[in-house]
Parts: sequence; C-alpha cells; structure tokens
Amino acid sequence: MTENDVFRALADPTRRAIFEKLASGGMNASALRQGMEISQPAMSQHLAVLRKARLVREERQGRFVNYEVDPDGLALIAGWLAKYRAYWPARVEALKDLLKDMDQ
Amino acid sequence: MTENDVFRALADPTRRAIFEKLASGGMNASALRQGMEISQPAMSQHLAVLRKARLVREERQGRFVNYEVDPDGLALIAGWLAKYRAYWPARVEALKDLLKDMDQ
DNA sequence: CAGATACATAAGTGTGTGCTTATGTATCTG
DNA sequence: CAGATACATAAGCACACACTTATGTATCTG
Repeated sequence: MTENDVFRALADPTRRAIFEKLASGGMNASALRQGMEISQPAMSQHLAVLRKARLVREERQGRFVNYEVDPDGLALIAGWLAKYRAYWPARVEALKDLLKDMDQ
Repeated sequence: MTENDVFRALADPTRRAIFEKLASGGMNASALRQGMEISQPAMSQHLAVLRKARLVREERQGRFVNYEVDPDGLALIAGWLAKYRAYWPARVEALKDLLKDMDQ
C-alpha cells in the first residue's frame, strides 16, 4: 500500500463505483456485481487493486468472500488532502459542521 | 472538470510532485522544472492535465505563465472524501484540532 | 525587424491498463 | 466422491498514457 496505489486505484470510475457501493455496507463479490454490468473476472481484478490500496479488505466466509471498506486507504487520502487544507478556507466552517454531526 | 479528471490527474506521481511544489507558492513553468528532471513539453502536458482538473490555474505574465493551486480540484476531493467520513472516526478529533488551528 | 526566450501543441513510440476468454482453486451439497 | 458454486489467476488484446523530438506561437529585447 503506497500513496501511488491509492490514487491509481481511485483513478478508475468503475473502481470508485465499486468502492461507493461497499461504503453503504459490506457484501460479497457476487452481490457487488448486481446491477453493474461487469464480468466476474473484471470484478475480481478491480477488487484486487482496491485491496492492494487498502481501500477495501476481504473476509472469507465459506464459499463467499465478504468485502468491506478499509479505512486505511481513505486515511491516506485524508492525510494527503490535509497538507493542502490552507487552500480551501471557505469550506472550513462547513467541514466543522460535518464533524460536529459525527459526534452524534 | 469532472471527478474523473481530478482523480486521473492525481494518479500520476510526477503530477502530484508538481502540484505539491506549487502548493508551497505559485511559480512559472520553468521554475517548476528546476530540480525535477523533466522535459519542457512533458511539464507543459502535465500542467494541461492539472489545469483540466482545476487543481491548478494559470495567469499569463508577459512571456511567463505563472501557475498556482486552484482550490476547486481540491474541494472536489474533499467532497468525495466527506461522503466516507464515517469510516475514519478515530481521526475526527485530530481533524477538529486542525480546523481549530485554521481559525488562527 | 530579428533573434531569443517561454511555453504550447503535434506526432510518434513503448508501456501500462482494463477488458476478454479460458482455466485454476476452494468450499459447499447431494 | 462428483458436481455445482464463488472467486482468483493467466494470457492475450485494444486502447490510454507518459514520454520523446519537432515545430508552432507569443512576448520581450536589442
């Protein structure tokens, strides 16, 4: 898992769609394919790229492999972005509100 | 400028290096090349990609073209990341501190 | 105006990427 | 054990990408 792995993984729209789907709840590779018009090998290859970037992690459950979001990859992006936070001051207040919400 | 433009622009390590250099202060294309072992056309092409992604914007000054960070591209990444903020709760407090600092 | 400087664009090339088809591996079921 | 199911991996192919060399365009200077 390198910075390059993460950015390259997110550079593909299909992979971002897969990631987004997983963000709404973990599921196995077959379930991920539902409504996505993508072949089984293509999905498997995309998941391998996302795994290498630690954007996703697997957990084998018998015959199935359950996938879920791995926070590590996201954290790397967040860290990268934080370095340039000086450039989006207008959005600071909005972000603060978001964080306030996260406290429940 | 689309989400795809931004992620694809950041997928290249040379472009991230260019962006990072610009983040420490605007400069022209020739100055950007200093210490970067990159040809003039390659730099120009990378800057075109970053421009299309609105990660960078230009301002012609006579014979020179001054480049600087454009917040719009960064904001798009920040927005994308915000959708998945539920996955890095451990870093919320740290982020809050960062935002507090930004208030000066 | 002529040359130099700063940058952009065009065209060509090797390599990487995302797909395909085919096959392999692991687990479950009868 | 045999077949089915879930997924991974291998190999090949078309296309995108990052580079190169060559040339174009705009601005400055003498």
